[in-house]
Amino acid sequence: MPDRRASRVPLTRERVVAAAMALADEKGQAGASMRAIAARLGVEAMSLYNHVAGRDDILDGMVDAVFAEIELPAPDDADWKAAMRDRAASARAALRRHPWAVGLMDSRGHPGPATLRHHDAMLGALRTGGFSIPLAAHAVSVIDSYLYGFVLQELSMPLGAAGDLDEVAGDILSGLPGDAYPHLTEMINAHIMRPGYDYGREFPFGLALILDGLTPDEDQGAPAR
Amino acid sequence: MPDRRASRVPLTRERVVAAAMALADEKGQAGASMRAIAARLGVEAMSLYNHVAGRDDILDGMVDAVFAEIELPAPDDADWKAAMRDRAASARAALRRHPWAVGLMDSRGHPGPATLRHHDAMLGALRTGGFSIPLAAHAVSVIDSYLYGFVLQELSMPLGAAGDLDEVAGDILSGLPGDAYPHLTEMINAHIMRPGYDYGREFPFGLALILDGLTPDEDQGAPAR
DNA sequence: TTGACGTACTTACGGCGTAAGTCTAGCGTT
DNA sequence: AACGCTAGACTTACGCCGTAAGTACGTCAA
Repeated sequence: MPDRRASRVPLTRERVVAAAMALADEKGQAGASMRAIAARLGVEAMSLYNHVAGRDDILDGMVDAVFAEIELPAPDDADWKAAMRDRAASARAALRRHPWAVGLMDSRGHPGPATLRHHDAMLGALRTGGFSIPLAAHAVSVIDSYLYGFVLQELSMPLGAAGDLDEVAGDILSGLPGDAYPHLTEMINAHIMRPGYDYGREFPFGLALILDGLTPDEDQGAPAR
Repeated sequence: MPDRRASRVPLTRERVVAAAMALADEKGQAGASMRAIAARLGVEAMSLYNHVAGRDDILDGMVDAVFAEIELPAPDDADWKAAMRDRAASARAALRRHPWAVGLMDSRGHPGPATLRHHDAMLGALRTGGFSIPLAAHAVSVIDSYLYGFVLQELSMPLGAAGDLDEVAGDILSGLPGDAYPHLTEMINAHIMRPGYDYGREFPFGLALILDGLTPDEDQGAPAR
């Protein structure tokens, strides 16, 4: 008979973090309790502590693993805008794949190696594109703020487009005297409840607006070519 | 003698939510447990359930209360940019005053009346400023994404500027071969660790960039004046 | 006076993170 | 071969958590 769980493979911090991520993806962050993570690995809760400092350490690892999933901007891409666009799309996809990640990002002050590598690559791409140090700092701040904030809003929406929005719309339109919230009502009726509406399509608009507002302030790629 | 707690004032949903907010401000969101909230009101935990559906209901109320603290953009302000700037500053202040709010915004699908009023006022200010419905939708999306994302990043930073950043900088510069993260190192040394650096100052830059990228696409204030 | 209702109460359950201590299989040394 | 050490998984227990269920009591209407 095989042993009850393939405990041939050794428990490691990586395996613990991976199990926690899978669990969080399936049942939400709260579903990834120490006991549940351990059970998924065929082990008891306290055994995790031999490889991990505690729950917070696992959470840190999860956030870093999400950063590791994001495609880095190519450091020698002559077209910095395209690099920023691709990287933003990849980051948004990763954050949607792991919806708990955005909520974990505050409260977590210990960036892991993948996080650091990621930010280094961002700065590298911008510097190569001709951004001075202060302007690169500005650029990273705007771009990432927009990215995180957009995903945050996107995730706080219900699903697809209609469905639950109907419900909210109903709450808004009903019961109240005349219409409180006239502009909101107008927006919902004339725009959001339209058949093809999808909030996700707003993403490229805002990103393009931001990227078009940024202009390199140094010669293009000093050492490049 | 006075009764042990001024239980003269009746318990209400509002008082419960207010107590929860005060507690969360002081000890973090996790510190605002049902038992702790009740204790602060001189009452037992289960008594809260006579006024509130459960913990989630309290959380919903807290988020709505934060929106209520944000100054609404004046609906007849001829200068829509100024209105957006003022409102963004007020919102950022509120979100910093209640650092748990951003983290609560995802996962919370039931907007309260203050939240609805807030969004209605935003749309109203933009419509008056000459934005069409679709463009107003775009504008709200970019502006609020930037706002929430910025605060999220701001809060995930340690405190002031130096202090804990030193520690992270140490982690980056030490131990590793040569310099991994060369651009990050450069950024830290040449920019972030400079005496007067304060991440919060990045906020106006990004906001101005976004606002300057938005242009009304209709006649100014159709009914106004 | 009596009943109903609203409100606060006590008790209890299962689950949480983790401190503390125990058991055992495998290893390096003698 | 025998020993002792150690790493890693284990059991137990503590004080929290949110909340289901049931109880006690003060107020007000009939």
